[in-house]
Amino acid sequence: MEYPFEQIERKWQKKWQEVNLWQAKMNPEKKKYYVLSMFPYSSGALHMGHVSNYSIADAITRYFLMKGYNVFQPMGYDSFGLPAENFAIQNNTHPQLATEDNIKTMRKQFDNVGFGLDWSNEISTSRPDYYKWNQWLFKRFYEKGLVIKKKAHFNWCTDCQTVLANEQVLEGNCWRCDEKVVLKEMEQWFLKITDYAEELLDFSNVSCWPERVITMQKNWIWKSEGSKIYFKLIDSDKKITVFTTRPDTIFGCTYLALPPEHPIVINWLKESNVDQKVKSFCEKTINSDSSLRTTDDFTKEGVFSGKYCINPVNGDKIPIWITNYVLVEYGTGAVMAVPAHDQRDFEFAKKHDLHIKIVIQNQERDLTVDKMKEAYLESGFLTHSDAFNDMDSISSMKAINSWMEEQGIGNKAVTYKLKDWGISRQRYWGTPIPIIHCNKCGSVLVPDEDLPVELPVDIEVGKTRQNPLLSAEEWLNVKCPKCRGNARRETDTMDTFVDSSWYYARFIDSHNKQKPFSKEKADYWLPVDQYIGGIEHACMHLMYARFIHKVLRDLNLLSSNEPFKRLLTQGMVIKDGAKMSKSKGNVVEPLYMIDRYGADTVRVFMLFASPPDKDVEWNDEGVMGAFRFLNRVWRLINNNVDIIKKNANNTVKESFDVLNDLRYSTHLTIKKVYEDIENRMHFNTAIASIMEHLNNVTAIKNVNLLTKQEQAVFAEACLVIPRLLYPFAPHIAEELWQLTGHKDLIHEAGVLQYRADFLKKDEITYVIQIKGKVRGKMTIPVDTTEDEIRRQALKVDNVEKYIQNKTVKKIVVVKNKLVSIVV
RNA sequence: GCGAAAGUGGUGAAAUGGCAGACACGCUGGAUUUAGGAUCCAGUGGGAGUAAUCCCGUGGGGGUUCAAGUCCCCCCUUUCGCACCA
Repeated sequence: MEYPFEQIERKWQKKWQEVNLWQAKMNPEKKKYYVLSMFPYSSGALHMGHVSNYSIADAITRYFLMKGYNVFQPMGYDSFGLPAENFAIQNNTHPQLATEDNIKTMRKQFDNVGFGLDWSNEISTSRPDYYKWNQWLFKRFYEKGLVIKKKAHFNWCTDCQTVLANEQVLEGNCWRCDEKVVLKEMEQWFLKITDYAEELLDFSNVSCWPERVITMQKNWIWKSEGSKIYFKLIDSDKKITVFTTRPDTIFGCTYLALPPEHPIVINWLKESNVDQKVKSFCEKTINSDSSLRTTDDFTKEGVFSGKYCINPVNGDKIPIWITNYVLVEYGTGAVMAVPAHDQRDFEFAKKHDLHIKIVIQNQERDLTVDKMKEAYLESGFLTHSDAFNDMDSISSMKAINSWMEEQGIGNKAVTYKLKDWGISRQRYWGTPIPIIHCNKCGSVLVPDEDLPVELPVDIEVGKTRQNPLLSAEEWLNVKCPKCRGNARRETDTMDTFVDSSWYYARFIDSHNKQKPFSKEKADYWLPVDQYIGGIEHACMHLMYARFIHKVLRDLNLLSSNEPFKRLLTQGMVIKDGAKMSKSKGNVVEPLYMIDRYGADTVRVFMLFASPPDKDVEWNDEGVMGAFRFLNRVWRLINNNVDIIKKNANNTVKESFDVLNDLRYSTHLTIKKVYEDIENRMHFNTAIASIMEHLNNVTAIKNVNLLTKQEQAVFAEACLVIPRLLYPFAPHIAEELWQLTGHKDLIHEAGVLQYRADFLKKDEITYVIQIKGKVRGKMTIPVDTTEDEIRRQALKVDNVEKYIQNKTVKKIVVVKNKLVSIVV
């Protein structure tokens, strides 16, 4: 007989709703705990990955609920974006309709799993009451100088027909559709995330973020400290600025290396007398696939530009080369080449027979150009460096920097790889950028009272590949807010990462019509205490959100420095060795499983299969194991309801010694489960210890023949099970709690306290090792002295055999554990 | 190439430097049952032995230690991130 999970789950889901258990109520008297899972894209279906993610979050939520915290776990939908638009195009519908339909379906699915979610604060990013505040924030950013417009070459996905941020290009392809990304010149709106680069490198205000994510973000920002140095061109007033982290080697610079994309090179190519070799090299390099530059067999090539410049520190005339190994997008896009002390420059110089000049000598001072097989990268003493000769190279950097600054030929500088965040997307299904273009006034912000700029809905999506907003005449043509003349709306929409960069803050006050959220609420609920989601967002979403949060703080909308205090990156759900996906045909539908075994079983299986940060291997037999476990719990309690009820108030006394082992098991399990949840968030071992305890309880037979005292121990052992199980299998826990005569909801009983005195043992079993191998065991009273332990250990049967005819050199006693004898 | 994490039974996995394999799946045998994807009992790393017990065993090799899956060094494999960052 299976336990009636379906009926039980409906019942308690309804009950939790009725008492508004999950609705956020701000209460400064009470400590809050804000648990957030990355909200789903409104695809119309929850998949196993979601269920896994939300089961982890719900376990944490319910644990803190039991602890008496004011918990908050909201949910909503990331509902703007290309997939909805593409779906609408294919199915000849409107993204809005499709999205709202999907949301309805998903909500039903959510309800089936029984997560403790506050739906009164549901948000959906594609609704005007949400994206209005995207626009409002855009304006505040604009007023703060954090929005700029740039015309440049951008990553353009030919399939999605839109621009992509640097982060969204993976190995030269689009992160969504995998189509090739090309460069296209256009005008784009940017958020100046680089203004916050330095602060984004500081992780001192987060705790428990995986080191991996921190490293990835630091890597992405890539800060370098060094100098900018200006090289004047010969026969021209123009200067080329280079960035270097090694100003100590400036005297050894023997050529300049530029990429063909460098603005000055582009200008040269426009000159009438361009060398054909230079021209063809530039064209070839620019057109070559940029992802080829990262392959192993990539060779450094270049061509002499025919131009020279002056090394500002010593007046040397040095040639300028155009090369394929310098990145235009990093630093100043120009490199001072020091072949003696940079491996890349060394190789290039050798190949093209360029001058190599040693300016850092090693300790032995025996470096010579002839003997050099590779560049000398270490520190040392300066040489051929005029006034700086014999200075050690490390301290010379500071001296050279300040000297260059005095001379006006260079200065100390810091650069980041991180680029400003291009947020313009040439698509329909996103937040309209609240800008009006006027021929007279330029780009004008839409006044606050006209927000939101709503997406026109009576529009045909998908007639052409281009942005449908371009043909929405009625929407497009407006009056300029400044001069009242004819003007046009901006047709670009925002990157959907803008939506998800502050949604956690809107959740706390989602109905606010005056502001994105109230500061009072923000200061109570934020930061999010525990954020849970996939590792794939390490460099995009998680960095954008940190950036936006810091700006919100500087706009005085909230006070905290970071959006997410603790972060858990959960693993993927795997089946047959691969991530579940339709194309692989290995998808398991959560709803089907919930139908068959119940939500509690599916959750327990997910959490039991592995620690949350590791991948979960889906296994049909494993699910049945979880189901059997809950059935065993169900039977145990049901079969013994009377005894449990009768003994509910019959407290277990300290001084009696029947069923000692069971009492021990009860209290050890309480200790273990809470430690596993709180200290490590290892739900798999927490559930394992509940299973172990269940095995201990069910080993007791003939319960009716037990004495009154023994029955009290037994009843206690049974009653802790639902309470320990509540974070993982809340429905069955509530039902069993009620069944055993309790009127309140189970969390109201609070967390269990284990009794340390019940975990003390009178006797301890010592393991006896000889030369590191276990040779025997002995059980002796706890208070035996060390000398006595030694004496007795030597007398154990099997042990004696091993120490005969040998001298005992040393006996190590580890209290309460083992004795190690060295012979 | 650089960096990080990981490598343990047939499987998912456990093990503050202290009895390797908890817990679960699967499998084997048994009980009960008209039947079982039900329940209960026993067994389950490999090898030797009737048994007590012994030998081997956490990717490979060395080392530290009374004691190493765990700490240190070298190597191999896998996964992830970065990849001409001047």
